Amino acid sequence: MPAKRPPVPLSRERIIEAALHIADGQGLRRLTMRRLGDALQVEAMAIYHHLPRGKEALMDALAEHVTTVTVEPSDGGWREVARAWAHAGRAALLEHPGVLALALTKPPQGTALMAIREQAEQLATAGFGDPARAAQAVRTLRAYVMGSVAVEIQRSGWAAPPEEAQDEQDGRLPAPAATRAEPAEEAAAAFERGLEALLRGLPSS
Amino acid sequence: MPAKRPPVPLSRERIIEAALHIADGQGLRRLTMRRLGDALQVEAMAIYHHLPRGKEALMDALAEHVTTVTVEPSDGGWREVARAWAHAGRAALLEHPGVLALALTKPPQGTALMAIREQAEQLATAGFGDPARAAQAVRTLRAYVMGSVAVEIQRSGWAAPPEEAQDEQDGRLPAPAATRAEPAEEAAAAFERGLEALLRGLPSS
DNA sequence: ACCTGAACACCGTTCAAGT
DNA sequence: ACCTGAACACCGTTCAAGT
Repeated sequence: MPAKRPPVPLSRERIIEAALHIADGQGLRRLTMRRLGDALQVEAMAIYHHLPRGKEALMDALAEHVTTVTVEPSDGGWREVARAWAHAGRAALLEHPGVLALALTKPPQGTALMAIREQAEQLATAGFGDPARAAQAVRTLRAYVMGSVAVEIQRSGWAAPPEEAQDEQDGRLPAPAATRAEPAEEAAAAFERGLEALLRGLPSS
Repeated sequence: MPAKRPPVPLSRERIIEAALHIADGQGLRRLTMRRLGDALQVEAMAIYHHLPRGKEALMDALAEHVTTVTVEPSDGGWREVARAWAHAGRAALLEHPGVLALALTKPPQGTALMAIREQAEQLATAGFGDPARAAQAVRTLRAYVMGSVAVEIQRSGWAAPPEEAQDEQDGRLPAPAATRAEPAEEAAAAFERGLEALLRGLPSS
C-alpha cells in the first residue's frame, strides 16, 4: 500500500482549477468556499490565504481565466486576425460553461484586459484602421462571440426535465441529449456564418 | 396623519418588481429572500406562497421578465422587422442590468420563448426565408443583442474603484461616471453599426 | 508561511401554527 | 387563502491559535 504522501500544497492555480470543475459540474450556485475546500482536501478557511479577498477574488479569477486568450499575430490581414481571436474566445468560453455568467458580466481585468488591448493592436497593425476604430471593432467582435456562446449554452439546457431540482443561475452540465443531431457542429457553422457577415460589414462601420 | 392603511396584498408582480429593484440597485448577490421580504414589508416565508419553487422560481421569473419583448408586425420587410426586435431586446435588457447574468444564461421559458418564436414567424412572413432559416437568423440576432448589452454593461463598471467592497457577480448600479463623454449614445451608435453589418450579411448565411 | 477550529452573522427552505 | 415564527442545515468571513 502506498505511503500517505504529503498533500500537494495549495495554490491559486489549484484552487481555480477545482473551482472551475465544481462550477461546470454542479453550477455556479453550488460553488461554495466550503465545498471548494473539501475538493482540495483542506478547510475552507485555508483558501483565504491564497485569495485574500475571498469569494469575490475567486469569482474575478474565474472570469479572468475563461476570458484570457492569446493569438499569434498572423500576416493574413485584419480579417484573419479577427477570425483567430473570435475562434479562440469562443473556445475558451465553451470550455467552462459553468462560469459563463461571470465571464459575460464582470468587467475585464488583468490578463483578460491585456488580451483585449492586444487584439486591438493586432487589428490596427493588420490594417484595420486607427486605434479607436480598432478598439470599436474589438468590442463588436467580443459582443458577437460572447452572445453566441450565451445562446449556445442556453440551448444546451433547453429541453430540461420539467419537474426537477434544477441548478439555478447557470450551467448544469449533464445537459440533456440534444434535441437535434450534432448541435455542436450546427452551432459552430452558425457561428461561422454570423462571424463572416460581421467581418464583411465591419469596415463600413 | 394618515391612518395605517391595510397593506397592499402580495402578488407575483409586486415580488418581481421589488426583486428587480434590489438586483439593479445592489447586485444579484444581495438579492435575498429575506431582504426581498423586508422590501415588501412581509416575512420572507410569505414569498413562497406566490412563488412555490422559491428562489429558483424567482430567478426564472426575473430572466423571463427582462427577456420578454413584443413587437408589432411591420410591413417594411424582414430587415425592418429584425431591427425592431433588436432594439426592443436591447432596451429591455438595459433596463435591468442587475439581472443580465440571468437573462444571458437561463434558457428562455414561457413568454420569453413565445416571443422568440413570434420573432421567427415575423421574419419568415416578412420574406426572410423558410422557418428553419428564420429561426437561425433569430439566434444570430439574439446573440448579437445579448453580447452587445453584455459588453455595454461590463464597460459601465470598468473604472471601478480599485480598493473597494465590490458587488460580485454583476450589476453594481452606482456606476462610476463614464470614462468618456456620452458613452450611452456612443454605445447605441456602435450597436447600430454592428447590427447593420449583420443585417447586410445575414441573407447569405 | 500556511493551515485549523471555533465563532458570528447571515442564508434558503420546511413545517406547524395562526388568522 | 395568506402570512408568521421557530427551526434546520448551510453559507462567507473573522480571528486567534496551532505548526
